[in-house]
Amino acid sequence: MDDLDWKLLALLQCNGRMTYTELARQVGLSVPAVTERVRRLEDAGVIEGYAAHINASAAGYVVTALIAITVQQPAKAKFLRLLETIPEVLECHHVTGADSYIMRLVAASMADLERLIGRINLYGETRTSIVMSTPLPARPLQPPPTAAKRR
Amino acid sequence: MDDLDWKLLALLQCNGRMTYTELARQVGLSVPAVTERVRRLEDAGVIEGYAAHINASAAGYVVTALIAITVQQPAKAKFLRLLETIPEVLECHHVTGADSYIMRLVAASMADLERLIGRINLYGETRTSIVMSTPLPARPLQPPPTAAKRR
DNA sequence: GCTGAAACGTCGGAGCT
DNA sequence: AGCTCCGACGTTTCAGC
Repeated sequence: MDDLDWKLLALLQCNGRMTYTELARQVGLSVPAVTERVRRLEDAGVIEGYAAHINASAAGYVVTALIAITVQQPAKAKFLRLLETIPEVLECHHVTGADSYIMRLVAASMADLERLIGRINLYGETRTSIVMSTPLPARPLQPPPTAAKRR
Repeated sequence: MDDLDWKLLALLQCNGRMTYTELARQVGLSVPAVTERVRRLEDAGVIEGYAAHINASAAGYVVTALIAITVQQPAKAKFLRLLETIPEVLECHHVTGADSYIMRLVAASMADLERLIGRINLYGETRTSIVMSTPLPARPLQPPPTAAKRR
C-alpha cells in the first residue's frame, strides 16, 4: 500500500466505473501496471466491491432513519433473522455502549416507518433518529496517518 | 421507473462495474436500450454515482465508530466546518431527536479515536458507539412497495 | 427500442529495462 | 516490479431505422 495505491483508491472511490486507461493516465503509470495494482487491492480485500450509489428519495423513499435498539442476548439471533426479512433495513451494526445495534433504514411513508418500527421494537427499546439532511455525505477513505509511508 | 429500471439498479448496486453488455444480457434488452436507461437514471439523480467500497480494517483503520452529538444551534456552522477538516469523519447526518448529528468515522488506533473525540466534543456532549461487527452489511435498495407498478 | 460498424478499452502473453 | 508491443476479443458509441 504505497502512495500510488491510495491514489487509485481515491479515484475509484469517487468514480467506481473509471476505466483502467483513465486510471493509468491519472496516476502516470501504464495500463498493465494499474490493472495489476487494482487486482491486488481486490484480492487483498482492500477493495470489497463496486456499487452504484442510489438516492433514496429520488427512488421513492420519503424517509431515512437511524435506529438504535437494545436487545437481550438470547433474542439477538432471532432479531437478526427478522432484519433479514425487511428489505427497508439497509445495514445493521453490532455496537458497544448502551445500544446493542444501530441500523439504517428507509421507508416509503411515515405510516410505513411506524409499521417497521412496530415490528422491530418487539425485540427491545428503540431510539429513532430521522435524517433531515446529510451535511457531510459519504467521503472517500484516505490513507491513515501512520500508514503514509508503509510499503 | 419500471421493473426493468429496478432490475438494473439491483444489478448495479451489487456490481457497479458491470458492463452494459452484461447488464443487457441479464435484463434481456439490447445494449443501447440499457445504456439509455442507465443514462436517464443518472440524469434523474436516482443513481448518484459509483464507488469502490473499501474495507477500512484492510486499509489500516482499526476502529469504526458511530458518534452522536448534541450541538447548540449557534455553534452548528462552526462544528460542520471542523468536520470538513477531519478526513476520518466519513459521513455526518443532521437528525431529529435528542441528538443533533450522527456521524460515522474511522480511526487508525484507539489513541487516534480518543484524540478525534476530544476535538469533536468541544462542540457538545457525544455518545460513542464502536462498531464490533456488521451482521447486516450494506444491502441494495429495493423498489418501495407502493412504486411497484409506477411508470 | 433495434441493428451494424467504427472507435475505444481490456486482457493475454512475450520480451526487455 | 514496471514498461512496451502486439493481437484478439469485448465494449462503447453513434449513426440510421
